[in-house]
Amino acid sequence: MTTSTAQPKTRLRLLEAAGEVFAGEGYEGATVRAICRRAKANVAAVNYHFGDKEALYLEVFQHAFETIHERTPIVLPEGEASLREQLEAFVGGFLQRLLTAGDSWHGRLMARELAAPGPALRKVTQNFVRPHIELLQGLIAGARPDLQPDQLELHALSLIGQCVFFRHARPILDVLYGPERYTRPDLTRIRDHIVTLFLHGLELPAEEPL
Amino acid sequence: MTTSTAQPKTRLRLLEAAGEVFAGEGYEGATVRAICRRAKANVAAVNYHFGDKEALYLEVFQHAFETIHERTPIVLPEGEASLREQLEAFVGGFLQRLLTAGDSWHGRLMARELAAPGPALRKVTQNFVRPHIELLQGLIAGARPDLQPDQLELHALSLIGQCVFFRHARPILDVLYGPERYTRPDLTRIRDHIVTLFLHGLELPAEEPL
DNA sequence: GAGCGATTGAAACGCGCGTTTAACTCTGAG
DNA sequence: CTCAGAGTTAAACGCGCGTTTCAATCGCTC
Repeated sequence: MTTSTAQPKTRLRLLEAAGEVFAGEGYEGATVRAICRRAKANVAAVNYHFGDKEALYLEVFQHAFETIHERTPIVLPEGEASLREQLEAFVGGFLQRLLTAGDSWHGRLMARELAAPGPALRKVTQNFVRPHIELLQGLIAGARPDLQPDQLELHALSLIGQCVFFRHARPILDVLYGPERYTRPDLTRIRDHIVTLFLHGLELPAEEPL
Repeated sequence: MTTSTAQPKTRLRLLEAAGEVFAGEGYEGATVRAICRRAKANVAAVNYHFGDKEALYLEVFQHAFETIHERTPIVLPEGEASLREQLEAFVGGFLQRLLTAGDSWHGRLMARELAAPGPALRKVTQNFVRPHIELLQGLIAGARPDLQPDQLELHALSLIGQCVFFRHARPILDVLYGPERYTRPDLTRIRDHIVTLFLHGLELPAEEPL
């Protein structure tokens, strides 16, 4: 076969190094030389293994998705769970992805691509964003089948927006409150706040009276 | 005086051109040559008027703040207004800033700086973000003086987060729903949704029964 | 161990970058 | 008119970029 079966280490090292550097410096700011230095590979390695810088960039995203999906999968509780429990699982998992992603390069890279949409944005949206939104819309529709699609969407976007904020606005939160506030230890507090707010907003026809 | 009083046009043209190019290409991606071409100025103009590329970048932010603040000031209704009216004014004004900013380069530049924090981030936060948050916290505290500072903060951040989302996630919304959905025409719809959700979340001790 | 792709290595290529230089033009004061 | 100073210009500088080249080396089959 044309593509080699055995994966030499260099390719993987390049992907990891490139993720780090792209996330830190941006596509333009990152240099092939810096990537190769970090990967302990020759400058020519990028062009040999990936063709050119941009192809490497795209492959880095593919690699990032796979890593995130297998590291922090989002699983909803089995059948009998209440809406609150399901939402807590969803929001908790989502926040976990977002806040954890801040530590590794994956999240920072996504954030960059969102602010500066490039050829990778489509892949990010389809692979990372759409599944979350559809899962959530399904949850809401289950509890409020009467809602118009428009309102369903707005509710879903509101909740997603609140979650994403804590990752997107990280640098600002750093400046405003310091680097400790609103990090992983606060996850359940943030989660409960968002879920409660959301449930109030849904105006459910009186669920379990607690 | 050392600084000249009369402002020749070139400086201003450079600022506007630089804003456009920095917003479009990012700090690294933007080139002094492209900026000068757009400003119909010589390559040396940047170094003559601003010293170097980075100094220009910082001055562009200063220029952007002034423009935004004078173009779309946020004004709350006078004394007698209900909380809902005040929130509508705030959220409406904020959204207007965010969505309008999408058309000109100002908003895109801010978004970039948030995703890739550089030396300008501090200025952005102090000049653009903090005033909004403090104004909002004041509003909430007026209606719910019993809230802990922590919860006050969470409520404020939730609301800000929802607003910011519609600008931050613009590229994604484009991919998901097309470039028309959730733009300026939808402003009041989005505003009302956010405000209603928020008021429900506040659990006010029964306001005016509508 | 000979032969042969796959992979790596050091050096170089051309290019475009930010910046600098020095000559030129304009403008207003004396 | 003179001339000093602010502003502009074309040309060049050195540098680091992405990429290419080609020889050296590896890892394997026979």
